[in-house]
Amino acid sequence: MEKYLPVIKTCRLFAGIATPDLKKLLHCLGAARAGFEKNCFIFHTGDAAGLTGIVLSGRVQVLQEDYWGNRSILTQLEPGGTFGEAVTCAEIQTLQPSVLAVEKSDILLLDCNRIMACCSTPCAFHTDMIKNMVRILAGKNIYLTQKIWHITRRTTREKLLSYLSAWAARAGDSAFEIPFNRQELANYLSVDRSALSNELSKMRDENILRCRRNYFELLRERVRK
Amino acid sequence: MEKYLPVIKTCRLFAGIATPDLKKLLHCLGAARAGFEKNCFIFHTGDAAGLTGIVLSGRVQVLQEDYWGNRSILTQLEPGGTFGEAVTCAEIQTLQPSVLAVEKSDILLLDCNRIMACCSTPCAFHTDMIKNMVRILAGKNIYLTQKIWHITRRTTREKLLSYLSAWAARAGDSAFEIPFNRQELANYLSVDRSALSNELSKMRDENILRCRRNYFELLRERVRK
DNA sequence: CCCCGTTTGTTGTAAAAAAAACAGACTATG
DNA sequence: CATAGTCTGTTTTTTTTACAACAAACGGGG
Repeated sequence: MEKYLPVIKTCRLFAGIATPDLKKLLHCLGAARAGFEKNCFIFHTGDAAGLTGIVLSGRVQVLQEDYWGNRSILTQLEPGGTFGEAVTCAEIQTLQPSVLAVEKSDILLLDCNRIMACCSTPCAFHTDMIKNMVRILAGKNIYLTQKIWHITRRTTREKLLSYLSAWAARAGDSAFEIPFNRQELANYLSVDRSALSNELSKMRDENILRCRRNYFELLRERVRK
Repeated sequence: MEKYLPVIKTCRLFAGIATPDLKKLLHCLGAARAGFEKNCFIFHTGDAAGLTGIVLSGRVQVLQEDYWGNRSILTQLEPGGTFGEAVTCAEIQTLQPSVLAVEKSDILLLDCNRIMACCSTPCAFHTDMIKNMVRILAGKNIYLTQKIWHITRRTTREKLLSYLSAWAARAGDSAFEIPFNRQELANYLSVDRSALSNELSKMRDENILRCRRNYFELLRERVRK
């Protein structure tokens, strides 16, 4: 556990909590480490809810899968990211999305019910953690709202431009790298992969962007049609 | 203000807070009432964030609008519902979605920064309110996740069935009423209204459902294809 | 450096959705 | 009860997407 403390300290859930308090807190939350191989599910649709995960290493996707295996990626998490907290805090019984280790990953699992059910002696850092939880949940709300904005665009091109513009804005640069390959990007935007590839080619031909693998560069100020 | 206390007490943000405390709290949060006519925007994309609203009467939609006026409805709120809390709690500067009064509505506006910035003397009910905020935000997360599930279905029919099944499940009955007219439902599911009408007609012909206005009845157990 | 699994791009076809235009039904209101 | 405005359903045309199959490029390991 010790070796992961630097990562754990970057997790927004524990922002502003001193290391000695953090150790107590982790124990109080029943923290346990678990390793997952590449392409293994950490949680699966329909599992009982109750555990919250923190990514210690690797890469993890929160996704929904339909009956035919079509995937819709909700979020991709890097080390320090959390998942499952919404389901726990909303006191829901089963979870709808699945969580997949895209690469070999280490996960810290917390019994998250103990976050809300304050310990008998209300400790200052417990209150801090709940405020952190508010920030995390609010941030995910904004994130989901933006994702909805992307995927409700009418055409594949508009979805792409919406997504890529957001990245350019975040990066503060017209050139940037995205964390998805083509198939994953298609899953994220809920479009067909080949249609997406096709649209990217067309936009490249029209000098709207340059791209290679996960590197993208938007070429000129886009004017709304 | 007094006359709205019964509604305010139903708001999840104030769950478990006694009436005298509630009055103090409202004052502490700078609560102010505002009235809005039908089809007036309460907040508009790009407005400065910082205020959270509680619906006292009427009906309100949180929605996104593109350059051409295409609407995507994120949520519809009844009295007791809250909006704007995520933007405030995430400490974001401007808001992306707009908030529209669909009917003549009364709104309670709170200076929501004061929720997180605890008053100097930490009061018990303030902590309660933050926990309530966690529940609200987590609940909205789940809600948005489900909405994404609906709108990522591939065809209009699948989107409809996904949405209607969820309603049937919530209602615990295969017959139920939805809170949208056709145009609003189309905006919610991000499809063309006439295509939606058309698909409903086909499904009616195929004895999959009965519907009239906002009344729906699913006719037999749907088996996944 | 070659091989093989993976990723990406391309093309053609079939299916589906958007858009537009319109007719009929409904509703509130004077 | 007449009317104007809104809501819903229908049809046709155009645009867009999904699907499938395949070729080319890439990249890591032996």
